[in-house]
Amino acid sequence: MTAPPSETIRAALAEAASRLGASTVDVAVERPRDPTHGDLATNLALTLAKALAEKPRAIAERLVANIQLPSGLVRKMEIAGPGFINFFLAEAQVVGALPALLAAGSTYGRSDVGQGRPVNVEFVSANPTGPLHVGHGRQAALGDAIASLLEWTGWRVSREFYYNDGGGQITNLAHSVQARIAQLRGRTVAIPEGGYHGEYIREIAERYLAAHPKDAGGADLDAIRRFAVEALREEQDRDLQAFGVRFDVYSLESALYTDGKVDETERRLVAAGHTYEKDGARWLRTTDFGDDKDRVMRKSAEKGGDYTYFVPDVAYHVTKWERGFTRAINVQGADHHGTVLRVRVGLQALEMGIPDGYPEYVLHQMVTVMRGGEEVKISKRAGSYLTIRDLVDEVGRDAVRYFFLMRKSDTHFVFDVDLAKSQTEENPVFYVQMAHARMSGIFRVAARDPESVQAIGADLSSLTQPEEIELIKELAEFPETVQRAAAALEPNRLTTYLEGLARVAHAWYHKYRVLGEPEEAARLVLARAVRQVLANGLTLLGIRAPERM
RNA sequence: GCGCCCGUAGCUCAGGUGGAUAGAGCAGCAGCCUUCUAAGCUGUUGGUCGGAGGUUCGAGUCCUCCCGGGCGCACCA
Repeated sequence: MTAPPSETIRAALAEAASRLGASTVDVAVERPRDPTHGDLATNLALTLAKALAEKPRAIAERLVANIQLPSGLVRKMEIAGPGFINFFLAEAQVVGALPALLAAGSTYGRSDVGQGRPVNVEFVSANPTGPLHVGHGRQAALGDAIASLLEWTGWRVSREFYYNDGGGQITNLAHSVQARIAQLRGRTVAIPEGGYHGEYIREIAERYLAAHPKDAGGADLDAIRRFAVEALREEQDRDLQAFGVRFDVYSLESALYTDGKVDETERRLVAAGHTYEKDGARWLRTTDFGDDKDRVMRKSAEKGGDYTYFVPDVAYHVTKWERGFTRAINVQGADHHGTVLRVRVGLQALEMGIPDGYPEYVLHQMVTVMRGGEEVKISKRAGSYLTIRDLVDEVGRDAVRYFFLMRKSDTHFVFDVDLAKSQTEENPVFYVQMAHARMSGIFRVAARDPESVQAIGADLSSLTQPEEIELIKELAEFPETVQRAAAALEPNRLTTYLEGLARVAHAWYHKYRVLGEPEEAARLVLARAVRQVLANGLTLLGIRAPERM
C-alpha cells in the first residue's frame, strides 16, 4: 500500500519550504470544507509569512514553483484567498482507493493507534434499586459504542459494570421491600421516607414471601436485602441483554469492603498525610487538590461511623489502576459530575503515581421522551417508569441505539418515539439502513454474492460521474472518521458521517443504474464498497445492517 | 451565591481540536413518479452563530464579563 495523498503532499511541501529557507515547521494538510477549494489544502504560506517576512501569496507562489510531486497525483494546484494552496487530486487517485477498501472488507476502518494498550470503560453502573430507565439506555449505548470505537482503533478494551450494592440506598431498598411485605400481610405500614414506591417493589415482596416461608413476617432484613439486590440485578441483566450490551467484568462495591480494599484506601490516605479529625469525623483535605471545601470520608460515631460514598469509589478506582488499566473512562450522567473531582482528588491524595486526569469522564445530559407530541413523564419516586426494555419493545433495538448515539452526549436529548418508529427516510436509522439494503438489493437482483465482486483487475476507469467521485471520496474518509470519533470519545461523529454517506449513496442510486449498463462491472465494485462501509459503521455502533427492509 | 454543561436557519441538530462565502434534515416554495425498493427525487428561500469585549494574518471554535436554560453544590449515593 502506498502512502495516502495527504502524506505525500505534506512531505513535498515540507521539502519545498526548506528550499525557501524556512526552518522546520508543522505542515498542515487538510480537507477544505468547500469542495471548490480542492481535495486537499494547506495554509503553509500563511504560517510562514511572519518568519520569512514576506506576503503569504508570494510565498505560496514560490512554494508551488518549488514543490515536487509524483506525476499522476495532482491534476491541478491553485493559490486562493489570502494564500492557501489548493490541491485537486487526479481522478485515478480517487478511484484508486477502492481496491484496498474491498481487500480490507469488514476490517476497513480499523487502525492501530491504540497499539494494544489496555483501557477500561465503565458504564451503566446503576444501583440495584430499580429497573434501568431511559437515562441508563443512553449511557449503555454510549459506553458500548465508545468501547467499540476504541477497539476499532487498536485499544484492548474491557467493559465494566459497577454495582453500588453497599450504601445507604440499599438499606433503603430493603426497608421499602420490608414495608411492602408487611402490607401484604395485611398490616398498615408506610413506605419509609425517601423509600422506593414502584410496583416492582411489591413484586419483589411477593416473591420473597414465596421463597422464604420461614420468614413470613419479613423480620430478616438482611435476607430481604440480599434477595432484593439479587432480583434487581437479574432484572437489569435482562434489560441489558434486550439491548444487546455485554460486559466483560462486573464489580461489586460490597466486595471492596469484604476484601479490605476500602480500609486499605483509608489507611493509605491517612499515611499520605492528607486527612484530619474534626467534629468526631475523619476528613480528607480535598482543598489541597482544588476542591472548594474538605470532605468527610468517615462519618462521626453518632452518624454511624461509616465511610462516605467516595471512599469506596476511590478504592474502586485504585483497583482499576492496579489491574493494569493505565487508562480508564467512566460514562456517567451529568448529575453525578460532582463526583468527578472528588474521585480524582482522592486518587491524587494517595500519592501513588496515578495521573491527575485519571479517570476520564464522558458525562451525558438528561433524556426526555416525547410521544404524540407530548412529554412522557417519568417519576422514580412515584414509581412511574419508562424502562429501557419498554423502549426497546416499542421502537426496536436498532432505533434506540442509533437515537441515543446521534447526539453529542453533553446536550439534553429529546427522544422522539414517533420518529424512531417511523418507516420513512425522515428517520435517520431507517435512512442509513435503507442505503445498505438498497446496495444489497442490487446484488440480490443480480444473483451475485457481494463478496465475489473484486476490484483488482476490474476496470474502474468508467467511474467518472461526479456523484461517483464524491461517493468514493466519502468512503475514503471512513477510517479517519472512526479515529477522530474514538479520539474525541464521540460516537455521534460516526452517525453524522453515516447519514452523509447514505445521502450520497441514495443520490447515486437514484441517478444511475448498475445492472445492464456498460459500467456495470465498475459500479458493482462501488456498490459493494458502499455496502461494506455502511455495514462496518453500523456494526461498530451495535446496529444491524439489514439486507432488505 | 459557587461549580459543570448548553445557547448555530421557523423546528431538530452538524460544524474534523483556529481557516476561505456558515452546513444537513424537517417545515416552506417550484418542479418531477413506467427502472436494482417512490418507504421517493431535483431545485430553491431562509443566519447580526445568545450579547459585549479580547487574543491574531484569521474566531461559531480559544480567553474575560454579561444574559438565558439545564444539572450539581450533605457526616445521601
